Amino acid sequence: MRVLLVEDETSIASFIAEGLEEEGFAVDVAHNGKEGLRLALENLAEYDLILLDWMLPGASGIEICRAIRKEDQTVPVIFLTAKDTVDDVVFGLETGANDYLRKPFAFEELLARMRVLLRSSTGEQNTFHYADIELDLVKHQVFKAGAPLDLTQKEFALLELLLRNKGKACRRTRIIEKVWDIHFDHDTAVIDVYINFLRKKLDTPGQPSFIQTLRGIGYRVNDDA
Amino acid sequence: MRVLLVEDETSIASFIAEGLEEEGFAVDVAHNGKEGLRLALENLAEYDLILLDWMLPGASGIEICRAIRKEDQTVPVIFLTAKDTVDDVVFGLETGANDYLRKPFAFEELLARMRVLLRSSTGEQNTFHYADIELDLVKHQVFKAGAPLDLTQKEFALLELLLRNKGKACRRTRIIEKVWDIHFDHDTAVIDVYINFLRKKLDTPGQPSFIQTLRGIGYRVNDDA
DNA sequence: GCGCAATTTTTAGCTAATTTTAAGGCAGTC
DNA sequence: GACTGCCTTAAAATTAGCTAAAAATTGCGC
Repeated sequence: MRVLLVEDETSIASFIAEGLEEEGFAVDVAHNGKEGLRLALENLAEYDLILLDWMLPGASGIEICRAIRKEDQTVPVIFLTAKDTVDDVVFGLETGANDYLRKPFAFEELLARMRVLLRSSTGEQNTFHYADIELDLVKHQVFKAGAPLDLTQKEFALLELLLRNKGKACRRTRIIEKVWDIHFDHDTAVIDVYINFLRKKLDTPGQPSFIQTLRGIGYRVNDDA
Repeated sequence: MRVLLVEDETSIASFIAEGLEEEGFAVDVAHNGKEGLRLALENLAEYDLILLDWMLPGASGIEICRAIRKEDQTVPVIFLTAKDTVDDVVFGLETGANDYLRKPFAFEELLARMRVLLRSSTGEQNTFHYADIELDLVKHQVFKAGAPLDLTQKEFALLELLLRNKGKACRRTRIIEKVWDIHFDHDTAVIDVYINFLRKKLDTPGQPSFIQTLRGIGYRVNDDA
């Protein structure tokens, strides 16, 4: 996870940067608005999240935020600021920011809010389940009726895709792109084989499979359990 | 846009509900935790956003939030609360909430934060319906009176075309081009057969068919339902 | 670097679902 | 009432996906 922090007060900047680095984030720091703007626009695709000070020499946080939103509507942006009137909050959020922290704030609160935004921007979530099947991303393990089960990497990735999209149809092209990273047209039966693996390991005997086949389309794990 | 508001103080509840209704939201209000939990779980798919008071008689906002997150990881949840220590904020966000407002808050700020969250969760139109028939593009599934129904690829594509053009005539040549990708003149009865399949699967017995035959032209699903 | 085990991919026959064709009957239009 | 276009059903043709087994590849310990 890579974060851009734009903050002119060096003491605050290094406090945040160090804290985040301890948490495993890669942090780029800009100490004024101009530099922040440059970094943001140059490497926009690189950043998973952007922290912006409101008052900055060079270019204000609002200007940077607007410039970012022109290019990318999805990267989460959090304002860090001493300003605290309601109008400013509203203005900040309307500008395209996703959240807003009033200084002084506790580092833990910043972390928690970052995690929420990262979770939702990447659709990140720790566990997925269907009926008695549970997939845990953190432990990188799957459970069937509470019992741990060993899946191979590909099996795990395929199951993750299906469960992340519970209720939605997963098209074959999407599956082959996401799990196998094959982007050109390719007629292969690997998907079928792996669906078969998952069914063998995870279906309850005597029951219909937890994976629906959508003939000509792909597969779907139903919504209702 | 439909919102569930769980708030026990009636004055606050009606202030928020009225304000949101003025903004065009449909608001359901629950005045205690139990009712909130019931409404949330019963109609979860209905709500585009959920507002939860932290301290509630019956079941706390946290409990409700956890229960919601078990079922649905995507619907945005905002906490409204008087609690304001950092730990509580962190706890609330870790519980799976997307945002947090400290009372008293300005109504404008609530609106702004709601809009941020809704922006990310709304997409383009992906369902079409006629009477009790619903076609869901994302799930790639059709429902008749709420019951899921499996259509084959061609059936699905034909129904999609008809429903996308509800009220308009679909000429046979257009159908054969869009669904069968046949662009030259071709006399085939395949359309008739598939119209028949759809009627068999989706018509309500004793009622006229939901697909009108336009003799010499093609077919049409009427506008008025 | 080698050998073994686990994983991944390919292959191919098989099966079942879908799609298409065909044909006789019915209905609307002139 | 005859012609045309549509309905309905059944059967044939086609296709997609299932499964098992073999082949290829990768990863790991020595």
